[in-house]
Amino acid sequence: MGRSPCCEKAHTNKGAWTKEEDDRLISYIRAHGEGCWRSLPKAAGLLRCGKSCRLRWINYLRPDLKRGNFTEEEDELIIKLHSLLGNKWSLIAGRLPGRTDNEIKNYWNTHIRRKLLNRGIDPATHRPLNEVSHSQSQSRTLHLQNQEAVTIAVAASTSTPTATKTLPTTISFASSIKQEQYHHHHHHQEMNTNMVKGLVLERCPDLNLELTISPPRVQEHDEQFRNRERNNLCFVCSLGLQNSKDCTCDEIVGNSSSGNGSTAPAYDFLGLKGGVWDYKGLEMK
DNA sequence: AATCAAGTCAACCGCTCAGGA
DNA sequence: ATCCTGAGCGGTTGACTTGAT
Repeated sequence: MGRSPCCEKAHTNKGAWTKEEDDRLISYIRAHGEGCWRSLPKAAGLLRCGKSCRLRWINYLRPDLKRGNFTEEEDELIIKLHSLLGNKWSLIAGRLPGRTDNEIKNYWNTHIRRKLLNRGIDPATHRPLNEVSHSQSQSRTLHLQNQEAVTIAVAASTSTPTATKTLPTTISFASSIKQEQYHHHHHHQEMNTNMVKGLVLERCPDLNLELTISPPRVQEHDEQFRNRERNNLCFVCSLGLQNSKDCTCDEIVGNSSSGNGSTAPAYDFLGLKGGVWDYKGLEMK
């Protein structure tokens, strides 16, 4: 018993969309909004599968899409997010307003991969190529390590209710990544950071656990950056994109409370204020 | 001008997951 | 608890474009 097809394939168009089809889809969604993709084609008078309509809208027709070349800042942001998240294109796209997962995936495969290779960096591992070939056994990469952490955290967050009940209120970075994937409206499965760390250490002894709760290494030679480091960092700066026009450090500094007595910088890595990712902000618009 | 290879990207396919019956 | 359905994701394909020969 196979699964039923998503549409009647014999009576659907495939391949490139025509201008008329685009117009029909746009006008239908303008009038009725995005809704049930399965029934949309019929309602809109399109001989297309619902999946095809959804893809066309999301990847090409949506009015908020940013067309045109990727900027250098976007490139670097994609690289850093990829090093952390791996091929989680939709999550990466969630941090690049106006860009789609498909667009970023294509851009990665056609441009950034080559760019990294030219820099002598393995695009899959984000480590120097010679290092990767030198010790395969140690080539568990930063992002793989973090993905391990994510996976392990999920195992914890989806564990039995009994186990979940025992968990304190801290939600780890890793778990919050995965929870974002598991829809933000879900009940937050509270989990024990130490439990996750223990599991991570057990499976990935060389994993830098700080990465689960802190931003990438800062550029220590950059005095200006170090000055900022003492304060809270906005998301853009936390990714190493200092001096970006999108920097909002001043707002953060203005909003931050200075009464906690801690000398440690309070990063806002990936919107991870206080160690908890604002996963709502990651959602595809 | 013709041919071919490489690059690009829109679209498709198959799979997983959440939610409802 | 199980099954079914719809939505979404990531990998892959293939049509089209561009540049080199």
